[in-house]
Amino acid sequence: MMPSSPPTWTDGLPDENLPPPAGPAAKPVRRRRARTVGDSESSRTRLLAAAKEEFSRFGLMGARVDLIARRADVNKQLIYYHFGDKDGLYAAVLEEIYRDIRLRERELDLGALKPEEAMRRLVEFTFDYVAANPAFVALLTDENVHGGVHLQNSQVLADLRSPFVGMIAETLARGAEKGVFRPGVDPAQFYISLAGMSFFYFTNIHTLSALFAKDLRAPAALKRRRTHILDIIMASLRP
Amino acid sequence: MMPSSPPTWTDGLPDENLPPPAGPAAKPVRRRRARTVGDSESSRTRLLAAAKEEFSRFGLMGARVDLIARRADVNKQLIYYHFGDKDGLYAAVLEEIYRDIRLRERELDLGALKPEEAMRRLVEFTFDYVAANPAFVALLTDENVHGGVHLQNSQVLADLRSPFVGMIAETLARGAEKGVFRPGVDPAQFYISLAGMSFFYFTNIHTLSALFAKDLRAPAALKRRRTHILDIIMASLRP
Amino acid sequence: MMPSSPPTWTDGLPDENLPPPAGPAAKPVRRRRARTVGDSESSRTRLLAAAKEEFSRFGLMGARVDLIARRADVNKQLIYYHFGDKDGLYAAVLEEIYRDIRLRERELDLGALKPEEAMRRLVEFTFDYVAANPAFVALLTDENVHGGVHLQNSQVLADLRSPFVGMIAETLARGAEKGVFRPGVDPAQFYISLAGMSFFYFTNIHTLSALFAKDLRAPAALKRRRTHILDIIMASLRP
Amino acid sequence: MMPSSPPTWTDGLPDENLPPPAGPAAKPVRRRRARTVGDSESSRTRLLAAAKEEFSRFGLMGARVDLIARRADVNKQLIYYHFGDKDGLYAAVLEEIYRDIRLRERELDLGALKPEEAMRRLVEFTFDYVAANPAFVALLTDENVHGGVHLQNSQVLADLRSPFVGMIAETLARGAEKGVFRPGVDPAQFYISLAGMSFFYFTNIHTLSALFAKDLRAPAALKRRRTHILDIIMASLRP
DNA sequence: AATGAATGAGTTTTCATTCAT
DNA sequence: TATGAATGAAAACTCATTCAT
Repeated sequence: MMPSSPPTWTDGLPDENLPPPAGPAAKPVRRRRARTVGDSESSRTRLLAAAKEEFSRFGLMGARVDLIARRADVNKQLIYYHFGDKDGLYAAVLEEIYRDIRLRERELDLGALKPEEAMRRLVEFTFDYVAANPAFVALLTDENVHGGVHLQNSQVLADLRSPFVGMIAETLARGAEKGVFRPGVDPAQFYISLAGMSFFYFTNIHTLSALFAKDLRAPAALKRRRTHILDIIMASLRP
Repeated sequence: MMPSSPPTWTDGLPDENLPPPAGPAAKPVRRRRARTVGDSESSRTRLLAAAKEEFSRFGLMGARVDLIARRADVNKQLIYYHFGDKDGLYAAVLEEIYRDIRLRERELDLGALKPEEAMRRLVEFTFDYVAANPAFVALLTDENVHGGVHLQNSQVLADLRSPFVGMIAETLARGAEKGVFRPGVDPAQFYISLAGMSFFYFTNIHTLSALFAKDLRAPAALKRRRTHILDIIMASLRP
Repeated sequence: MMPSSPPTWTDGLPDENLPPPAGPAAKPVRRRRARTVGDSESSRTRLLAAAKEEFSRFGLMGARVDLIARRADVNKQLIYYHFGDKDGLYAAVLEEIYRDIRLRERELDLGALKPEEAMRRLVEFTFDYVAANPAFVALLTDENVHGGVHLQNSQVLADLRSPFVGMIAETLARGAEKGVFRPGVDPAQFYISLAGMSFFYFTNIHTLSALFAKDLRAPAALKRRRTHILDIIMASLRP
Repeated sequence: MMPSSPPTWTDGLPDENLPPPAGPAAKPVRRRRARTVGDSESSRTRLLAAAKEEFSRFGLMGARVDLIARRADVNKQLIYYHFGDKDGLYAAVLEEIYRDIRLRERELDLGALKPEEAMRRLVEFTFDYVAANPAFVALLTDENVHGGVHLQNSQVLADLRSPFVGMIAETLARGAEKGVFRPGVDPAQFYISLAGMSFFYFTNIHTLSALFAKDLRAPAALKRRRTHILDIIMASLRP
C-alpha cells in the first residue's frame, strides 16, 4: 500500500527518491538484482504502487510509463507484460483504489450506533478518507475526465454498488423513524452532497487557497473544514 | 461528417465535425472548409474558443495543439504567435472563463431581495452556471491538478477575490440578523460547500452515473439535483 | 470468438481461435485451453504446424514468435529450446514443406501413362498441390524475398534437385518422340512456366481479384483457372 | 541468426549511399540544408523513392521507417506529416508504382500492328517491365501477402481496371478473326498466365536458381527466359 | 521438456515547437 | 497576421530472446 505521503497537489517537485535514469549515462554498477528472483508478485505489486503514485500526480495522460517503471524499479516492458498497456495499468490502479475504499467502508460498523452517531461517523469517514488519500481523489477525478471508461470495462464495477449508499439510506431512515432526522432526504443525493463537500475542497484546493488567501492544506484549516461539514450536514437533517 | 476523402489515418478523431487535418491531405485539392459567413471574429477569438473546448475535455496534458488549431480552423503556428505556447493559451483560456463568471456574479442583484430569496438565488446561480458551463468546471479542476500555477502567474488574480463570497457573507448576516437563518455559519466554508455540491456532481458524473446506474446528465436528474441542493442548503440554514 | 474474458488488450488478434495470451491473463484462473484429446503430438510438432501457418500468413518478418507459441499452445521458450531461434524455426518449416512436396512428387506414377496423359497429370498435380497448400506457395515466395538463405544452409538442399523436372523432361521427350508434342521444348523453362501459371494466381490473388473485380478464390474461379492452364499448356505442346 | 542481409534479387549489399545514422554519435557537421528550402514537393518525392526502395527490399514489415527517412535525407517525422503513418507511405508507394505501369501500358501502340506482332509486343513488354522493375514485382507480391488492403482503399483502384487486359482481349480477337490465333482463349486467364510466367521467374529466382544450379539472373538466362515465354505463348495460340 | 517472468534493443508514433516565407 | 513544411525530443509500444527454476 502506498504509504502516507503521496499528495496530489502537494506539488510537482521533479521527484524524491527515484532511481537514476536508465539512459546510457548511468551504465556502471549493476545495482538492482538485490531483489530475490522469482519476485513475480512483488513486481506487479510494486508496479501498481508506482503507477498509483504517478497517475495520481500527473493523470493518465501526464504520467510517464518510463517513470512508473523506474519508480517500481522494474523493467519498463514488464508493464506491458503484466497489464497490456498504459491504460491497462491505469485500470488496474483504479480497481485497486476501489477495492481499498470498499474494504474500509465495510469496516464501518454503524448498526450498533444511534442514528446521529452513525451519521456523524459516515461524515467523518468520508472526509477523513478523502483527506488521507489524495491519490484516491486525484485518480477518481482524472478517470472522470476520461469519461469513466476504465472502470466501465472493469469487473470491479460489479462490486461497485458500494454498501455506502445503503448505509446512508438506512441511517437516514432510522433517524427519520426515530424523529431525530427530518424525513424525505434522498440518500443518493445526500451521498453526492456529502462526498462533494469533501472532494471539492481537495480537488480545488489551489484555487480555493488563492481565493481565500490562505493555505487550506494547513492542519487547522483541515480541522475547520471537517467541523463545518459535520455542522452543515447535521443542521440540514434536523427535523 | 468527415468530408469527402476515403477513410485514412485522419480518422478516429475524438470529436464531431472538425475541419480536415492541417497536414497535407493525402493529395487532393486544398479545400479548406469555408469559414461560415458572418465570422468576422478574429482567429484569436476562435482559437480561444477551440482551446476552451479541447482543454476542458482533455485537460492541459491531454489536449493537442494540433486539434485546437484545427477546431479553430487556423494555422497551428498562430497559437504561438498569439499566445507564446500551449501553456500561454491555457492561461488565456482560464482568464477568460474567470472573466465570464465574475461578470455574471456581478449581475446578481441581491440587495433588494429578502435573505431567503437572495440565498435561493445564490444557490440556483451556482448550480445553473456550473450546469451550463461544463468547460468552466473541467478547466478549474484541471488547473488545480496542475497546482493552480497558471492562475497564479496571471494578472487576473487581481480580480480573483470574487464578490461572490462577499455576497454570501452579507446574505448570511442579513438572514441571521433577521432571525431567518441560524447564526455562526462561516461564509467561506459555506461557499465551498455550496460550490462543492454542484461541482462534484459534474466533475464526477461518470463514476456517479455508474454508481447509481443512472444517467445523471438527463434533464430530470439535473432538476432533481438542483432541488436537492436548494433543499439541503436551506434546511441547514434554519435557525 | 475470443473466449470468455471481457475485451482487454489481448484483443485484435489477426486470427480465429487462438488460445489466450501467454502473458498473465489479467488476473483470473490460469485456465489453459485443454489440449484437445488424442493430441499425443509432441509440442515440437505442434510448433512446426503453428509456425507454418503463421509464417505463411505473415512471412518471416511479419510472423510473431509469441503468436506461434500461442497457436501451438506451448511456452514460447520451447521454440528456442527446439529450434534455436526464429530463423531456425523458419528453416525447419521450409524443410518440412519441401519434404512433403518431394514425397508427393514421388507418388506420381507417370511411367505407364501416355505422354499426353502424363503431361496432363503433371499439370494437374502442380495446380492442385498449389491450390491445396497455400502455405507452400506463401512460404516459398517469402523465402525468396529473403534471398533463399534458409534453404541454402539447409541440408535438405541435397534432396532439392527434385525429380519433378526430370519427369517433365522425360514426358516431353516421350511425347516428342511419339510425335504428339512439338520438339525442342526446354524442360526447365517449361517447368518454370507451368509452376508460374499456378503460383502467380495464388500469390497475387488479392490484386488479381481486385483487377478483375471477382473473387478468384471461389471454387468456380479455381476450376476455370485449372482448365485454362491445362488448355494453354497442351495447346502450346501441339506439334 | 539472420544471415548477411536479405536482398531480393537486387543483391545484398549492406547499402550504397545512405547518409550516416542520426544517432548521437554523428553529431558534428550540420551537413544537409544544402537543399534549398521550400523543397516541399521534393521531400515528398524523395521520400517516395526511398520508400519504394526499402519496401521493395524488405517488405512492409521488414522496412524501417528510420532508414527510409535517412535514405530520403529528410526528417523522419516528415513521413508522418505527409503520409500519416507507415502504411500510408506504403500505400502511396503502391499507387505510384501502379501509376507508372499504367502509363507505360498506354504507350503501347498496338492498333497498327498485325495480331502476331501485337501479341509479341505484349509479351515482351510484360517480361521486360518485370525484369526492369524488380521493385514493382516485390511490392506487388508483398502487398498480396498483406491481403491487398492498401490498394483496396486507394482511389487509384478506380484507374486500376488497366487497359492491358483490354489490349489482350482485342489482340486475341483480331487474331482469331484473322485466323492466325485459335479462338476461345479467355483474355483474363491469358493475362494471368502471361504475367505469371514472368513474375514467377523473378519472385522465385533464388529457389529456382538453386533448383537448376545456375544463376538465373545472368543476362543469358534472362534472354533465354524471354525467348521461352514468347515461344510458348505463340505456340499456344496457334490455330 | 517445460514454464512464467523478465529484459534490452529497437520501432513506430506523438507532439510541441520552430523555420522560412 | 498567416501559412505549409520541417524538426528534435520524447513517448508508448514491440519483439526476439534469455533467466531461473
